[in-house]
Amino acid sequence: MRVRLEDVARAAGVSPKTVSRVLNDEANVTDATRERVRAAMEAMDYRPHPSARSLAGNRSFLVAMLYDNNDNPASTYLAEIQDGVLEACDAHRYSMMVRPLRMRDGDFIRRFDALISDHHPDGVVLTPPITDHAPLLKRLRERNVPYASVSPLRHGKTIGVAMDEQLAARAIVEHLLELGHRRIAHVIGIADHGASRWRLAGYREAMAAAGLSEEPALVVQGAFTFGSGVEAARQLFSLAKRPTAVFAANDDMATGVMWAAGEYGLKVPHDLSVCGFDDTPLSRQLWPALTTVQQPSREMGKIAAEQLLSVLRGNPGRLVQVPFSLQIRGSTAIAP
Amino acid sequence: MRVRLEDVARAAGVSPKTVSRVLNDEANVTDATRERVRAAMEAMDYRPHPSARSLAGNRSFLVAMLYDNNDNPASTYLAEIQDGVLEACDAHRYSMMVRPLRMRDGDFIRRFDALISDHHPDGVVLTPPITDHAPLLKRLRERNVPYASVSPLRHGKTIGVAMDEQLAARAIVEHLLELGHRRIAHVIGIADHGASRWRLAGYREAMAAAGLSEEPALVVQGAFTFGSGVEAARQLFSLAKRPTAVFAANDDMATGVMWAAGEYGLKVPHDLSVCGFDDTPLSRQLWPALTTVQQPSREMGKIAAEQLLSVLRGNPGRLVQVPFSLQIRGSTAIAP
DNA sequence: GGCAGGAATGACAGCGCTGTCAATTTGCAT
DNA sequence: ATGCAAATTGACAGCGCTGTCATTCCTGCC
Repeated sequence: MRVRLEDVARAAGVSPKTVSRVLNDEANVTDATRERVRAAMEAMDYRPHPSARSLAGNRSFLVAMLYDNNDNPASTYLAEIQDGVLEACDAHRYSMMVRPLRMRDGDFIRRFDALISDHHPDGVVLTPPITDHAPLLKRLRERNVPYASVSPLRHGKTIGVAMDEQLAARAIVEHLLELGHRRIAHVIGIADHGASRWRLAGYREAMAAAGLSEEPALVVQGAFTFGSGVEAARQLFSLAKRPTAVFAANDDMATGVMWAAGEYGLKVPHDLSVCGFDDTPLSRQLWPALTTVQQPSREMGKIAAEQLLSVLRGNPGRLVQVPFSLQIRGSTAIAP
Repeated sequence: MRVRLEDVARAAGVSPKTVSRVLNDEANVTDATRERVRAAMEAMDYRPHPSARSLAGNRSFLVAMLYDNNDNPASTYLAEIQDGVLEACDAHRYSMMVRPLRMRDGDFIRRFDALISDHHPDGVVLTPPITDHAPLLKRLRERNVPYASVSPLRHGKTIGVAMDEQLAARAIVEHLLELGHRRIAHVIGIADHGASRWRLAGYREAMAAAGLSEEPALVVQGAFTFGSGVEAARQLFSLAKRPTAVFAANDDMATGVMWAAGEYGLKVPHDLSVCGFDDTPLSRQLWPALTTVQQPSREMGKIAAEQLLSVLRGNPGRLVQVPFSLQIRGSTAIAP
């Protein structure tokens, strides 16, 4: 049958409570005892019963990852974060559950409450754009549920992980400037996502620093999707004075821009330089491959989860800044 | 504090065991009692403690969804299945966990064993290509873990959900034939995926039925990714006698084909008809929009989970066939 | 009206672990 | 050696439910 903690205790010649202490890395166990118990656990391939642990110890060893399945066209991004969160949870022997919550729905908070009451997660990982939903954050604090955020809009004392997206956006626009481009367009993402704001801010910063005043016609709204990139590009290519380069706020839109360039007979990068943001797998498969900013989504999910787990263990958590890296590839070249 | 089953029992004037019976939809409770208990539960907003239930009842109310994160570039597909599985689990008050397992790894089975020992899921949902991993299926039976499959290769007495992909592939190729195409190419998916085989078989069936003998040069290997579609298309477009239509085994590759067509100055659909398979969101955003086969992934995930849950409740489960539908859009037209 | 037999309900132990607190051992200064 | 505080270990109850089996309550039928 199943090996229980009691069996391990008998094998190691100690009380069940001592085995429990070893299992939970508690203090006040001599190294010798700890080692003996560890050996017994190993030998018997002991697996603690999560339900028993959770029932007796009043914690669930469960982390819930919340995401919005309404406003998230870039599902690759979420899948990667999910992978990272899962990796961290596994490493710490926590289990993870995913919860899609439609932020725009009226019963958003109610559904969140139900999640907590039904599953008792020890903590929660928030993904954009849920990271910035004020009523939810309030409720999390009220119910005293620890949480960590991936790319939260407001940094403050939030725990989690972030990248300096504004700096990254500025850097990629500077790359275009160095290539001699002056008429550089920007395709914005979904308006209220933090990512859209920062990337736009970075674009503006770089342009201003180069002494170029903003041309409103060169800044067009998109929605993070391939289709919205195509639309935005058509708008740009219909201008009397076309841009020579386009910085799209993510790779999907950049791909759309490249697509539309084909429609207009513009060769990339000869007639038009295009760059994106995210370094999705797609960006490397395109021809020419897309110049973009690498955002380590998987790593970011992992880090957010690790910060959360650190808090759950009673240690402090912090907002970790991850570095970005420019991926200069074939889609950008010297201005025509 | 927390409302317990005992509290509900007191409020309803019955024993805890009776409340438990109502909670679990067991027999031998009068309608009047059942109603009284239900009302009390409702009034007190009672939420059973999952760990207590699982510890005492020896079941976990947990379903694990297994997927391969090695060989699955089409993450949108998985994300949709995941959503569907989650929906079904929620409806039946089960929780769900996702488990990436690299099928090609040596310790695949060991990791699966660890999953079972650590989390005790009541059942498992298998997604392609894990559905056809013989050693895993064997182990599932040995350990007596019920499972349901999404699009399993071998139908037999498997429980789950499937679509007649071969028929769908045949139908879409017939659509091309009706448009007057004769030189129709096919881009195959990853070799050992069931999906690749069926779609190829459907292609062959349609061509043979039209009295066309297979031209080996027109059938090229891909890998379900955009990039592999581009590669395959370049191969096809370099032929002395180019195809006038390409049926790619999924939308990502079809998009790659359309991309490559641009490189070769071929206008879609005027010079070349292209069609895919899956009806990913991308297919609608392209210009021209992609003719494809709609595969209701989300629905399929939901159905697979429902069949599994049915088995867990002691009812029979079966392999549900879902209908496909052709999405005829702008990327296919009369042969040049 | 009395009784068998099944339906409805309840009493109670226990699932496998951890919290609390008591008992024991250890280390160290005297 | 001796005493004392701190470190280590253990005894025991109980987390919130469900399985088992005993008990009570109904039926229909002679």
